[in-house]
Amino acid sequence: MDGLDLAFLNFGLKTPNLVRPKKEKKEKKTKSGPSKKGERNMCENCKHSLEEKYEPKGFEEEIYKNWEKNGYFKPSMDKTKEPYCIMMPPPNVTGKLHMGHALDGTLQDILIRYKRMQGYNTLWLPGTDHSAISTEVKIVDKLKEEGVTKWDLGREKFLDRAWEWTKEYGGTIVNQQKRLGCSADWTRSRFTMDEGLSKAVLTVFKKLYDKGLIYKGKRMINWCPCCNTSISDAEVEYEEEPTHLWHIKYKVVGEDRYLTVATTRPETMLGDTAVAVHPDDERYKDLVGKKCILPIMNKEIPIIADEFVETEFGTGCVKITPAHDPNDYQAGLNHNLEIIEVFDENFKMNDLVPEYKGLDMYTAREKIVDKLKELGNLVKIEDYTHNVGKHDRCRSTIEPKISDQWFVAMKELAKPAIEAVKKGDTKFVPQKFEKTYFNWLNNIQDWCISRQIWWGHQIPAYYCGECGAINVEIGKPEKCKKCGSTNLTQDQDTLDTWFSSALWPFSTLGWPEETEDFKTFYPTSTLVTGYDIIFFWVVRMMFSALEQTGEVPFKDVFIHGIVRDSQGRKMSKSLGNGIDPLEIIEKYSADALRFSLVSGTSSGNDMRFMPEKLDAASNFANKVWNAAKFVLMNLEDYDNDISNINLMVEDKWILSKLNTLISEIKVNMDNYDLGVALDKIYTFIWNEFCDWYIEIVKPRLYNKEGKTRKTAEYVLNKVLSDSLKLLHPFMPFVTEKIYKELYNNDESIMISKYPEYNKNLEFKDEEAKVEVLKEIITGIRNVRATMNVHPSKKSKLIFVTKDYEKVIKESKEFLKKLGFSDEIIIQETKQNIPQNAINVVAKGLEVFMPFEDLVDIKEEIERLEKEKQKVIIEKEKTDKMLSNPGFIAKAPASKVEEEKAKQVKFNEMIESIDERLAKLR
RNA sequence: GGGCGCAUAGCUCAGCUGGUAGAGCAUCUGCCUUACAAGCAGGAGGUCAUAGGUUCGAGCCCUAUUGCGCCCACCA
Repeated sequence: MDGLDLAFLNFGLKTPNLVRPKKEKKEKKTKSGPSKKGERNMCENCKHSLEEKYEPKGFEEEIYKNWEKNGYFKPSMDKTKEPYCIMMPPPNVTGKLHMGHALDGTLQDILIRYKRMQGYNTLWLPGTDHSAISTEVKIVDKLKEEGVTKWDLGREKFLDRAWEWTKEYGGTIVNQQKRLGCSADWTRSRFTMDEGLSKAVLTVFKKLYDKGLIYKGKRMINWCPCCNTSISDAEVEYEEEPTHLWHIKYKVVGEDRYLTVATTRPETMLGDTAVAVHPDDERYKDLVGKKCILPIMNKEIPIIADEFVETEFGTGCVKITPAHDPNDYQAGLNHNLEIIEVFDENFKMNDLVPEYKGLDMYTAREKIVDKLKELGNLVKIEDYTHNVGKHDRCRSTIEPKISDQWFVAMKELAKPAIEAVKKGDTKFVPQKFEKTYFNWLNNIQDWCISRQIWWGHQIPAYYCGECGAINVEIGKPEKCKKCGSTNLTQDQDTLDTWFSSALWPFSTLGWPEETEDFKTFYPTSTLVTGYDIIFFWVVRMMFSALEQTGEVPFKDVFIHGIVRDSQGRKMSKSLGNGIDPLEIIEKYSADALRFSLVSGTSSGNDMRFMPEKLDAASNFANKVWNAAKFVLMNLEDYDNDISNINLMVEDKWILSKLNTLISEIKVNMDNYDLGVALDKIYTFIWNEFCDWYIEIVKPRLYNKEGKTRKTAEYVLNKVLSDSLKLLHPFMPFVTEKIYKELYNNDESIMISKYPEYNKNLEFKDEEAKVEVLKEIITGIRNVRATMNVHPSKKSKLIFVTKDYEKVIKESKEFLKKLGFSDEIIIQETKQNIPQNAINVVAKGLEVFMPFEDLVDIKEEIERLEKEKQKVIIEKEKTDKMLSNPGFIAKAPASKVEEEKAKQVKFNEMIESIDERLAKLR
């Protein structure tokens, strides 16, 4: 060694004479009995306990339990370390893990494991959401099976049932997340309905109410007739549906004229209080201010003018039903129209017309259309497709309804949320989603937060039975603030689930108390979530956090797409195309699933779930497994004495490559380019370490007397260890399993130190030299393959070189092995090269393989000509660049140098090929 | 109506601040070489949707066009 600091080769081993950690011998066998494949097969020579094949079934769960038992998931709470915190988006408490969760969880786990290994004080806080409506619906359905309604049961008993249900199914998804490998701190797990979070919810409600940002009022809201509750705008999804456009004529009062309106909702005409036209519409201008007669009701209603009417659409006349349409409602407000409801609270017709009373909407529609036909008021029926609002939970058609509800006033709250992202306090990855975010916040409407269901946080508003005052308090007040009466009743409604989710980043840390966790981890570091819930959740967390804590809830928002099926369709229950992550884990492994969800993907884009990718993933795991087996098999006399280390050129090459990889991976990981990072690790392990380094080093390992054997062992252990560490965040289980067998003093790879770039491990010269040798070897293999030479047929290798003499001498053994050679000769000139030899050219190096009877001179000339053509094509590109004055003048000097070097190399190569051709001819 | 995105090998997708187009799968040829046939070695396969522009240089930046997708919005 040239006085090189070798400390980097010492793995921070505490004991000079390292003993491989003791294995607990396990007699336990799998239930299915010892299969031929899965049999525990201890290697007698080297005593490692890696089974013959990669069989993840047995060990993933065991490893996970061990991690959890040892408390590795908890933050270190080391004050000297920088905190890093992720809040897990809480899944539905009674839900099951689907592919979206699996992706979300995998990404978060990768980030948290990476940061943890880097020494951050890391907290990944998990939890679940009470999912108000969907849970309530499930329980109502269950009661229905028992023949009971929730009203029969009463609120208190109903809530008991809901809690029971929550407890019964609450553990499922958590256990599934554990199977995936999620290293969240389960001891800090929270639930949106638990005591602390409920307190946070009530606190926020009161604060916003006192500030006037929460108000109660009669507004037109979205009503779900199936769930019997109001819902927010965000919970409505629009779907195209075929329907009809009914044209109905209304007689103008005092004239022999009719106005024809077009409507998709003829049944609501009973509640019409006007007909509207556009103020500039020449056809109807003169009618504005007059009246027409509403058929069936036989009632005079005004003809009004309003800008919102499109002259192009339908007949240009719109019937106005302020009680049942958001537009009409607005028009009604603008023109001071009467609001007449046609439905009762159960969406049956009310008694405006006794004959229709109690009918459902569709029956009423038929009857009314029939009646209009009979009266001669129905002009025509057109086919028409329109957008219908559906409740995202139950897919029922939403009814616009005027109702007394609680709202959050959004305009003021939105401003700081927009500002924070503009200033960069919170960044979106990828950045394009900031546009989506701004777009939503700029057009935001007040948020309807009250729900007419029981499962959730009951609104902390108490109505005075005496004076009617509203008292908003965190706990039930003793008496009315206004009149002192004790006759107080709490509002029966509950809050939108997202109201509590919006507080998740701080409520889970103990807010409003100033807890240690809150002080340490807030604001949190990264939020990981799908673009589909930016509106529901990210936006609401942003403005809630800014309002309540004065800080952004997280610094980065890492957005991912949707996992689709192999045909690119959304996975859904109705299509039955969902893939169960647990089945995948069972069939392959959690590691394989994770790999397949990350490899070859980029953030924010949807991905198709291709089952073939799972094979690639387990093949890779198996490859790592086998490489590890090989390494372990050859580390039998590994010791920790680094004084005898003598790094060979290939050692320096792989160490240098690894070092470069380490620095690149850091950049990729820090930029959330997880797919890129994983693919680089994959390529390094498979195509550099396994395909080259292991093969190169074999002769050294097999020569028991060799002086460089121990060095090879060191490097193998070092490179494999570091590679496993880089891979660990992505494939935690197989890396842990193997790492435990290697030489180190770490209890577990997940708390080991993440590899860092080390300047002492940069060997640019050796790196370049080995790359040239690889080129030569590939050239030799190529020639042999095209000539169909059997591997058993060895040949002499004559190296002609000046620069590489030393390197080739040092590398003789592996060059023989990888170059199918039995003898290596090095010479400076091309003297005495046999006529029937084949040559391979690289920069500064040429190799000749004499084949006595194998070489057909004609064929060889042809081959060389082809070879020359290839080089010429490459050379022409370089020549073209270098002959361009603009390039010389404007391109960076390093780029120009690079091209010049290439030109020299190509010229050399062409020259030797020409020489060779001349000799052969 | 407004906004956003995508188009790269047969398939599914990567491609960071512009500098010789990559992976997995599939395919072709030869290998059971004592870590690995879930493997090894060697190949073939791309006018980076189209047309312009900026630049010494464009898959990448700009403009337009075509095709597909998504989100938002009150067209009854």
